[in-house]
Amino acid sequence: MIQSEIILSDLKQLTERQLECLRQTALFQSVSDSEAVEVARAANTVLKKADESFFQQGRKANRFYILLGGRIKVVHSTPEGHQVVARYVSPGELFGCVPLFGGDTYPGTAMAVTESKAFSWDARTIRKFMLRMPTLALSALDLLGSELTELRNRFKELATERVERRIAHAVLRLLQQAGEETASGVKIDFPLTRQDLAELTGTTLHTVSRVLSSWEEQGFVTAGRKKLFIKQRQKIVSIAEDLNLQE
Amino acid sequence: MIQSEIILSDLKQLTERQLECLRQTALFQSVSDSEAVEVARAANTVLKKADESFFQQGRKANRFYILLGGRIKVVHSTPEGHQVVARYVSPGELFGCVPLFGGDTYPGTAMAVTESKAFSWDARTIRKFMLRMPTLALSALDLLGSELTELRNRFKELATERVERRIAHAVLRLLQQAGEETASGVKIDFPLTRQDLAELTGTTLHTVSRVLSSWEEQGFVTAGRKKLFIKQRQKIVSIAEDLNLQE
DNA sequence: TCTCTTCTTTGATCTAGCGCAAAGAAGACC
DNA sequence: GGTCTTCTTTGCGCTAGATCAAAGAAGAGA
Repeated sequence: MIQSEIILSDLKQLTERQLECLRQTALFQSVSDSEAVEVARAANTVLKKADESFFQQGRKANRFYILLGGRIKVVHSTPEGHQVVARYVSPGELFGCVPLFGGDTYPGTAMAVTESKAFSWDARTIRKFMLRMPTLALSALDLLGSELTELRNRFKELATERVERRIAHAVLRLLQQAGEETASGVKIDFPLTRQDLAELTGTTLHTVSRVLSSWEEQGFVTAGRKKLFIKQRQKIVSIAEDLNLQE
Repeated sequence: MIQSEIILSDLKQLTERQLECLRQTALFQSVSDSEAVEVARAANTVLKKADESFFQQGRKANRFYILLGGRIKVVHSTPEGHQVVARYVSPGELFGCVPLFGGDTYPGTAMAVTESKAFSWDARTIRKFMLRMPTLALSALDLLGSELTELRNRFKELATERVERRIAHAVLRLLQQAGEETASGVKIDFPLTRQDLAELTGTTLHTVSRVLSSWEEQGFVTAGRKKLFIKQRQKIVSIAEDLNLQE
């Protein structure tokens, strides 16, 4: 009874769970409880099933998002039809940030890889909040900063390393953000095709397939359809660091 | 007389010119005059001759910079000795931002390409200012955002385009940020070697040299030692956009 | 259970552009 | 003016990895 009354009293009523979720994200680490509630109330909840998109490349950009659950990827496609995966987004991270800083259209498409939940705000609204709660702006700066740092690393890799090494780096990064312990090794906890890995590392699915086959042959990994189990992480590390002096 | 009195009264006395310079940068667009003066007073002025560096890769990162005059490049080098140019920085832009968001060491070296002048602040100090002047934080967010947008584009290019096209894109970008009209075409107004262009586009100086020679042969550009004059910008654009259907 | 779609593997060929080498050219410095 | 260093050009061979082609495998859906 009480439950339903509360819900009726405010369509944008937050559930305890949602608020708790939000409070755990880096963005909301240093705002007060009451402020967090206020900002959260201004948000829209968005749910997407796998393969649905939150926004699409080229469309008017006015909202920005924070992922609360699930996993999404941001894909940029070129006029020639090539796809590049800009990044995989994990819960607590921001995405669709362009409208925050002047961009008028989204440069990429945000697609749910697994069923996902996000909060979204109108960019102007969130900027107003940031003016009132400067720690919010500083947290956003931090998050954007890590994104920049990671992209710089990937750029450096793409410019100077060979494919096998780049794939190794990509796998290690995915492991860090989505590694899940299982009986048969650490698993990447969302479906990931060879094509995805290729678009992440600037190569082709054929080459990725060959590399994974070779790793599997050497016993470093077990690769399945859209699945990847890493059995000997250390071996992947040596490939990434190019320490494999033998052979 | 009065002039010298003022200078003596405060070692960190700002010159009118310096303040004016700073006020024109994007970072200081939306703070009040008095606030700008206050922030500016907390800054150190740094002057570097060509080939000197503001900070070096791997060193403790505690200061962040805004370029007031000249031109610098940020270079990342890999353990194998490869160099990658992260970006060229023009007056008004920020550099050495990592300490702003948690990084403890600089991921690259900031080297003056021509004689350069910058202001620098202790990262903690500037964060304190940002807390008091939220518009400062929002401006920083904007600047970081454009950096991210540009890097994303370069990543996409590196992942999907061939060298000649990437070089064309790089040249157009340099033209935009450092183009200078001359009698013999638009010039890039700072010394730029083939090696620099290679490190900017993820290729080798040999390939860059071949491409520039071919462009010169076709009359699109005039290339000299560390110099580049673009005579037919439109041709470079068609290469970048891959509109050169002929041949 | 069968069909259809999507994903993966593997072989064969081809080429962009790298690596190596060496010879100019343009300044810088004495 | 001469020497030395740095930057650039050009040729040649080679290979990592793209491209093309086609045959499996694993699920999904009926």
